[in-house]
Amino acid sequence: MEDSVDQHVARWATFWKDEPAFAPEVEGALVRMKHIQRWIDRADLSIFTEGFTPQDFKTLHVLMVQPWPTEATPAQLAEAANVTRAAMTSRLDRLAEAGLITRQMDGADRRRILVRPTQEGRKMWNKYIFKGMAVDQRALRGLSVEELGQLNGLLRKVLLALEE
Amino acid sequence: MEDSVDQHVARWATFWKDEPAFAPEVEGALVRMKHIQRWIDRADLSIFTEGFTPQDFKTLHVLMVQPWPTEATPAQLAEAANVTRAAMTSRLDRLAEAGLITRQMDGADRRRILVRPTQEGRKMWNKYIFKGMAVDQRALRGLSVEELGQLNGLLRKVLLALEE
DNA sequence: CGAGATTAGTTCACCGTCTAACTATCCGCC
DNA sequence: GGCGGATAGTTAGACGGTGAACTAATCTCG
Repeated sequence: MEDSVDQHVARWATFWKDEPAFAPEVEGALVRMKHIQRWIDRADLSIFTEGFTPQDFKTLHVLMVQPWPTEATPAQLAEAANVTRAAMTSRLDRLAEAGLITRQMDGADRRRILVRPTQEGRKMWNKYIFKGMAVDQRALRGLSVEELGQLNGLLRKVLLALEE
Repeated sequence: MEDSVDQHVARWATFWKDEPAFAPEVEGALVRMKHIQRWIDRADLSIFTEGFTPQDFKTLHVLMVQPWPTEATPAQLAEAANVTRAAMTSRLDRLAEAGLITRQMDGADRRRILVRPTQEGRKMWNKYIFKGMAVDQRALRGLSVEELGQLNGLLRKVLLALEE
């Protein structure tokens, strides 16, 4: 059974039929991962409505799953969300505006600011976290539990090589 | 052997230890794919210099691998590059400015514009295409040829389920 | 103790993308 | 033939991100 990427790769393969540097299986795997990622992004987008964006959720999320219970500095959140601190500043502005987080100066180090979710913020996170997990599970619904294990085994190998 | 995602997932697992909706293997696989993707993005970024950006390359690339030899409309390119036509307009502006493509009105349908790479553009594409493939192969260097086949098999299953 | 280096957060200017209008051209149908 | 609706490309305005400059607080060490 062929998926759309097989055709794509097949075309490239004839294109580069004399080119040993082209590795169809590498390109195939990466293109497939990208497709999965895009599918999820689109599905996530359709979940969030009424001015609460995926970025807002991501920010709230990294705050909620902090190693230390739901209290973090903007720098830590920026790191966890993979954006610059400048971007985090504007994200936190919006969340504070919406009443989902509070910003409080750290007494011990008055440069730092402690961000905490409000009751509202926790509620918002709870409202969406399970929807997000459902999307993720739908994305991989093509695999059995055993196959999921195999997939993780292979991906783990890839990451271990990258993390050296 | 554990990778960084294992720890991440383990923390979540204790966090949601009573929550059956949380599927560690699903989250693990998706987070790992994201990590690989980010690694590649960073590596790609370091390849492109001197004002020629990954976006420029991507645009040039979808033009070069068009089904029909190196001639396409902006709309087709936008579709292939997954951006809006508006974004493609500004991308093409830059490429034309740099002398890498030409824009010519289609005589048969005077709304359409045919985009073609210049000699310079082809050269630029050739210069970077192999570097890009090298990055991709380094990203997956942790897998043997056989494992690459298995990985594609699993991902193909995922995509087939999504493409229904 | 105090001057210089470092760090946290914010502000600023710029860039690339998006959505939504807008212009020009083509097609279908009476 | 010509009018209404579709289609191709561009333009305009807003948004979110980046990197660099800036402010305030803290640390380091002579």
